[in-house]
Amino acid sequence: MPRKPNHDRNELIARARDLFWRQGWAGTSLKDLEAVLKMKPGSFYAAFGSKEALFEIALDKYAEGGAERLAELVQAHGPMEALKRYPELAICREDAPAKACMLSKTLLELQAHGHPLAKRASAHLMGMEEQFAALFAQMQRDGQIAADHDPKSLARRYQSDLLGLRVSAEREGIDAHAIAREIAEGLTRL
Amino acid sequence: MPRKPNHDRNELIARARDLFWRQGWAGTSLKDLEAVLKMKPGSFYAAFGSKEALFEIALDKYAEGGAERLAELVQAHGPMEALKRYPELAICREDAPAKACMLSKTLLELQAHGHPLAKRASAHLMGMEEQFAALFAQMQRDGQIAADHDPKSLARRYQSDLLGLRVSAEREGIDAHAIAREIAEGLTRL
DNA sequence: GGGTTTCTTGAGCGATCACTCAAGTATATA
DNA sequence: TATATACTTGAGTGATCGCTCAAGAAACCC
Repeated sequence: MPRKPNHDRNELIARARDLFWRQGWAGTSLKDLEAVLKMKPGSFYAAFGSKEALFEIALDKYAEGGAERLAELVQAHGPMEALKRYPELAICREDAPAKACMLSKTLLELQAHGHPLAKRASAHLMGMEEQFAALFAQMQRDGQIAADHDPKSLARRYQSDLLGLRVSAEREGIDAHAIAREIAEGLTRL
Repeated sequence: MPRKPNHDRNELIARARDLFWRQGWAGTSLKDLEAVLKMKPGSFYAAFGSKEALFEIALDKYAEGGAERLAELVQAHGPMEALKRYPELAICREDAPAKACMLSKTLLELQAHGHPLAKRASAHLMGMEEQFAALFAQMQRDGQIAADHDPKSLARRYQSDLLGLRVSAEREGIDAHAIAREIAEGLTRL
């Protein structure tokens, strides 16, 4: 009896994610979304409920994608090499909507108003950090880095370096790849 | 013949800067500004011309303040100790509108739309970086750090670390002071 | 005090915001 | 083919956006 939707929901969410990632929360109007998703208001609200609901889904998809890419890197090259390559990977994609991290952009934009989306972004950042910490811990068990470090502290610093790199990459006239190389090189000194 | 303004312009700009710093460009409405500055729309536009014009003035004041604070630190403790103390100083003030840097927040929020204020924030960041580079160069001349570094590269990395630190400081549950200490400690290894 | 000049006031402007809903259209089953 | 069940459409909602401007109040000169 029912009628199929015209669009692939997954593809719609990916496009919304890229738009939100690039333009932020307030910088993205419903008109923008309607244009990119090729949906009229009625379809949009039937499919996603609200701008906020879609942003939340997009944010989750963003975080999930980042975690997956890191996991693949670990699978292919092991923890140390993965963490060394990850910074460059985060800023090299020319077709990416932005160099900066969507989680930090969301946090910075919405934190002051106590917006739920800021809390969600913060939680995702914490999730990433735990992923990093697990890798540092594993590297210690493998004897790749000195045992007298706190994995959580290493992860915290790595995350901070990564966020700084990706803000720097957003600037014009900055050789962010050089910074990425320095971060990677710093890991060898542990 | 004239009548004096009721308010101190400098104080008004400082209050506007703090509000913009905390809430960002789109997050700050004219209603918010009217409330904080205790001005009606007419007075506001007579005094500043537009929301954008005031943001620009506020941004300049922010950058100027940061440069002054660094200069004072250098005056009091010399370049090395100044750069060591600056990260902690940037995130320790409990009464500050935000931990994160207003320049990077502005850049991240407005860059995608090619907004003039993003370019201005970017220019200020570059100015800061040159200030850092000058200090690293001086430290080399003084023999405090090895001569085989490029001062501009050191400044670029220091700036990146600083931006990352200040994004991290915005997060809840993160000991940013620990990161600040690590950044300062890193300087001793040059 | 009268006259001039500047500052302050606040109702209200058009534009845009996120969002709604009744009507129309397409696809399924019976 | 008839009917039921989505999905799509787009004009239109009230609220809020940044901003204007005519009128009134206050401070200066003479």
